[in-house]
Amino acid sequence: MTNAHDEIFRTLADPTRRAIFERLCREGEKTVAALTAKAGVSQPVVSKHLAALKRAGLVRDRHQGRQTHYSAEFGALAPLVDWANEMTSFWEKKFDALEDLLKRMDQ
Amino acid sequence: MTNAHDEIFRTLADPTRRAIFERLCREGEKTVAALTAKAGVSQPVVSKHLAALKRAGLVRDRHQGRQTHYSAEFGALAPLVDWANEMTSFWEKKFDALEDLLKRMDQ
DNA sequence: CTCATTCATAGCTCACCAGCTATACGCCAA
DNA sequence: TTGGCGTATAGCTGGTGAGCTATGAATGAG
Repeated sequence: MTNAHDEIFRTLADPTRRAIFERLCREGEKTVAALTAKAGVSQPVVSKHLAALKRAGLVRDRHQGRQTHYSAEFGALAPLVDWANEMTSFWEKKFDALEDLLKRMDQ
Repeated sequence: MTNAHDEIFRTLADPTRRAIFERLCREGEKTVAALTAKAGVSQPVVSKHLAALKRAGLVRDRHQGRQTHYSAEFGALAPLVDWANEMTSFWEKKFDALEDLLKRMDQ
C-alpha cells in the first residue's frame, strides 16, 4: 500500500485548503459563507476544499437549515504526528548506535 | 505570508518523494543509484526528487568521487510536528472552555 | 406559492509537475 | 587521453487539480 498518510499530506499541501483547516482549528465551527468571506477564493472553491478535507477525515459537517457548519475533526492529525515521530526516532536510534560504537572504541 | 510549512507539506505530498525520504530516515545515508534501485522510477526522476527534498531542507548531500550520498536532515520535521501540535492544542482549549462552562452551569 | 439565500455540482481552462528519454558533466581507471 | 560509470540537467508530454462562472437543489421568509 501507499501509506495512509498519503491523503492527509496531499490534502494539507494546498495553502488555501490548509488555511481553511487552520481557521476551523483556531476559531471552531464555521459556516461556508463565513469561511468564504476571508478565504480569498470563490464560494464553490471553498465548498470543494471542504469536501476534500472531509474526504481526508480532517473536518466534519453539520447541516442546519440552509447552512452547513464545518468543524475540525479531533485527532485527525494524529497519524501525521505519529509518522513524523517515527521518522525522527530512526535518527535517534542511529545516534544511540553511534554512541554505543564510541563507547566500545573507548574501551 | 504563506506559512513556512508550505514547502514541507508540498514536498512530502508526493508518494514517490516521501518514500525516498522515508528510506533515508529508516536506512540512513544512500547513494542515488541505491535509491533508484528500489524507487520504481528512473534515475533522473530520483535526482529531481532529491533536489526537491534538499530545497525543502529535508535532506543533505555529500559528494564523494562520482557518487553523491544523501541523508535525512535531523530536525527537519520539527516545524511540521509543532504545527500539528498547535492545531491540536486549539481543540484542547475548546474542551477546557466547555468544561468551564459546564462547571459554571453546575453551580 | 414565490422569491431570496445558502450551499453543492457541473463544466471549463490554465498552470504545474511527475514522469520519460536524451544528453551533458564530472570523476576514476587504464 | 579515452572510455565507462554515476549523477545532474534539458526538454518534452500527459495527467491532475485549483480556480473560475453558471446553474441546480434545498430551505426559510413573506
